Amino acid sequence: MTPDRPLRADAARNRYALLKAASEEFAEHGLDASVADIARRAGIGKGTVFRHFPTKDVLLAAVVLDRIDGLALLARELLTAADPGAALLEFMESAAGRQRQLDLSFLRDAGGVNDLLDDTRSELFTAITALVDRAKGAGAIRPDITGMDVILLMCAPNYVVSFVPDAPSDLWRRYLGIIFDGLRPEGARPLPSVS
Amino acid sequence: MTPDRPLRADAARNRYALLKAASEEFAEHGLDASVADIARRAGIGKGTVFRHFPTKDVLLAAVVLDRIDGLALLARELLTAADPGAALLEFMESAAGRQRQLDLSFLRDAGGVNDLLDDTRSELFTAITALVDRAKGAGAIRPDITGMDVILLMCAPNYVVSFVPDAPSDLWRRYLGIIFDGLRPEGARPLPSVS
DNA sequence: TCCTAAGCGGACCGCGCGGTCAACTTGCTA
DNA sequence: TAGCAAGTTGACCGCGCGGTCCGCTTAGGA
Repeated sequence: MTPDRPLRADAARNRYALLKAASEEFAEHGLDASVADIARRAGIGKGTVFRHFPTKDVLLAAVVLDRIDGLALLARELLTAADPGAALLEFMESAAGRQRQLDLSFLRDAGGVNDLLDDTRSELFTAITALVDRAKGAGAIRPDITGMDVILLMCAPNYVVSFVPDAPSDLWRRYLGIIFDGLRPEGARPLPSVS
Repeated sequence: MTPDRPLRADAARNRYALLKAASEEFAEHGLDASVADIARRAGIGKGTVFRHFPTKDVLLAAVVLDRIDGLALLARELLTAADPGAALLEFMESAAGRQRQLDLSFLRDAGGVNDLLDDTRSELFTAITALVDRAKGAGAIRPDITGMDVILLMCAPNYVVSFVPDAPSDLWRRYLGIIFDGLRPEGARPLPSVS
């Protein structure tokens, strides 16, 4: 699918700097980060950005792909951890922590652009579901929780913290703690059925 | 502070239609809703929008003020409810439900524009804190929860649901259920201290 | 009924955005 | 080391945004 000859040395260097700059700029300014700012941060011209990625959306998808891939790798590693409940918590902590560098809500807007991204997202989903099933089997979390619940809820702490001006950088841990306690079997109430 | 003579009848009508249209448009498109679209929806000219509100930010603040005021009113009413725990849950449910019409994350971006908004936000905070203290007193929620926690967490369900394409309209109830269970005393773990 | 000030509206402005292009530079290969 | 394809660049384009302005309309008191 990509039998292209290898990039020229300078082009590879620029591409790397571009992805790094885009990741930082998206983290700071969200989807509103401008291509011009990204190019300036990477120390390259704006035209070069569009040579590497045909549109801003594709650039975003490439950045998001990196993140999702990293999370999927982590989830697979944690599948062999001794304590399944602790493994799930560690995964959610790591995911939330990484989100501070790149809000995963991008994956909501970056759909359909890149087939590879869709595949990697599926892998992430599979791995998380396995992680959740192990935790359920160990009785660490309530049985009515799904992998999708975990994916969605692990995005919440950073979101709610974004409402607080000058929040301490680890405030998200407080909300992840509360949310994870909501996943535990103790004191769990039946969840409302949805249509 | 506003000893202005009353609005002319047509101006009052337009102002009402404008606020309604702005509320709907902001709900559908977030901060990206354009003033031109809002004006069109209200059936008035763009210039008229700026006659009523000097900037888009002030218009947004007016819309948000309405919402916050309604929530503060509800919170005060629920202070006299028989079951403090159920009252808090009902408040969070109502708040989350209303958010589907207007994402409260706007209050993050609408700060400093309007003194009245800041005052109303304080009133909301006071009322929620009282609601939380009552629930704590009744043993319905764990003692380490604050009013701020509730304000922040009640915004989470709608956010996480926004990741799901074609989500059922009441999916947010599932996540509010999980989160509220995290507030309960049973099975609560000590929360990480934040710096 | 008439006069006037309050209200209205849409053409218009400057800006910054995503994206294009043709002239220029440079890493690689023979 | 010569030549060329690959890569770079920044001026430029069209667009839609928030916001302005002035000629027109109209509510409503005298």
